Amino acid sequence: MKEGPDIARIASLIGDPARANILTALMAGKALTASELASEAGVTAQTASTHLSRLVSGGLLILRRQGRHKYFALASDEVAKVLEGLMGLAAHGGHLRTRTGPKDRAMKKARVCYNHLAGEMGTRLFDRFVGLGYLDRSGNSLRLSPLGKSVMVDFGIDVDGLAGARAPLCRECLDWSERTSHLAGSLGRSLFSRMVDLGWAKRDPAGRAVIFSAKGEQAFEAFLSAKA
Amino acid sequence: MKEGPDIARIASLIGDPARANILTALMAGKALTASELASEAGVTAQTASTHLSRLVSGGLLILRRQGRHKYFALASDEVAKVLEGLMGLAAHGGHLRTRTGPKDRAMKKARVCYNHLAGEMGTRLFDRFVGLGYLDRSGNSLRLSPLGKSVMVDFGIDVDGLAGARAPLCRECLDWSERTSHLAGSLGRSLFSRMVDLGWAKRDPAGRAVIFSAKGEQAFEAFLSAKA
DNA sequence: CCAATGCTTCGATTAGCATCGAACTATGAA
DNA sequence: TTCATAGTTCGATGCTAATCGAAGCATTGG
Repeated sequence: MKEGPDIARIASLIGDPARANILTALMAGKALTASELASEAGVTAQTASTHLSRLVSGGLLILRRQGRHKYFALASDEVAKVLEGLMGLAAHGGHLRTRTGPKDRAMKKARVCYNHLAGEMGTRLFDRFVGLGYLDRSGNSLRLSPLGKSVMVDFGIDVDGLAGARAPLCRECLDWSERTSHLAGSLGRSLFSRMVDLGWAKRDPAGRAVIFSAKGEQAFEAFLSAKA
Repeated sequence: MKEGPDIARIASLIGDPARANILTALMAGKALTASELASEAGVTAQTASTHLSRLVSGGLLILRRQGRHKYFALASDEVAKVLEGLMGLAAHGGHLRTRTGPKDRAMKKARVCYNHLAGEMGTRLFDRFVGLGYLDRSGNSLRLSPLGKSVMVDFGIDVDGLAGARAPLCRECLDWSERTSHLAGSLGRSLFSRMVDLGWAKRDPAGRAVIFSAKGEQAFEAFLSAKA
């Protein structure tokens, strides 16, 4: 009778309303921070913290540390499948959450991640920088090449000043909506703030979305289509 | 955080150990009575009664009255699938239980599930019995073929005596560690107890592991390698 | 260095619920 | 009818875990 895997342990993990809300919020596939999940779940940060650590140690979530943030995501497709199955069982009178409003589309295209550029445009910039040889991604480290440095200087960034600071110059930041990396670090921040200074884009004051002007987007594209 | 399907309600239903045991017992596909389920779950009849009524009103179980008995079964295949998914998550993610000590390896290889053989050897026996035509798995039912019956009789099992009893002769039981079925039912029990009588194996008095002797394992292999 | 932000740990409180003994109802058999 | 078996309801008990306030770390920015 006490045979088999401990499904009660897993099920009771999912069975708490706050944790169920957290898991449901993560069904969208994006990773969210602890604070975001706390507000999704409708509990305080302390409570969410204990829930999240339980979910991680229970194998339902995985954790990515990124600076002073912690990003949580579902651990695997199997987890998502089980949750989907549970939703099916539970859908007697309930309806599925609806997502992907117009705001989400803007967020997906371009948004700030702390103070650097993320979303489609952020990841394209990163990929292109690597392809053009501006960034050198050998081994685990990410470094700015001499070519990349001269391009950045031409763009109006004080690379030497940044390099003197303690903070790392270049860092990869996993972009969860695109499932690939974008550029973080002090260079990433400077790059974005330079774009804002140039009038290419501005931040949505209400959220994390970044709105490029038409001219700004053209300039951005031209910047990326420089020949190697 | 708003309203979605109430997966927490369903999950917390499964999340109680006693109810999880009940559901697991019903995974075999057979309907069981309230008393049987009480003993499967390891709780008293009163406790089981409240659990069962919750499971029914939660939509996980269906109820069939038959005389003064109440037979319970899983409400649908979807329920079974969710349970199976949970078993998968629990088996892979439950790092506390999945430490592979020497004892766990023994458990994985051979153990008792109630009173029949489970684990690698149990599932191999089941598969081989089906392959040799001893068991007929057409449709949902599992039956002992005439050939299988004569082999069982030769092995020293009173098949007719078992068939007269109330308990089902053959039953499939999903083996969580192997993800396939092994043989349960009164035949499964008799088969295992006969192996013990023959000195092939004995139960670990401290746990559920089954320890085969060297000769016993040889005999077991010879038994399975009979030609069809 | 200091301030701000994101997250965690601690302690105390609270609420829910699983559990069982005992008494009760219902069905079937002699 | 009377007895036996199957299952339920009730009340009391005790344990677990969710929750939040407050304080403590850790990282980042200036």
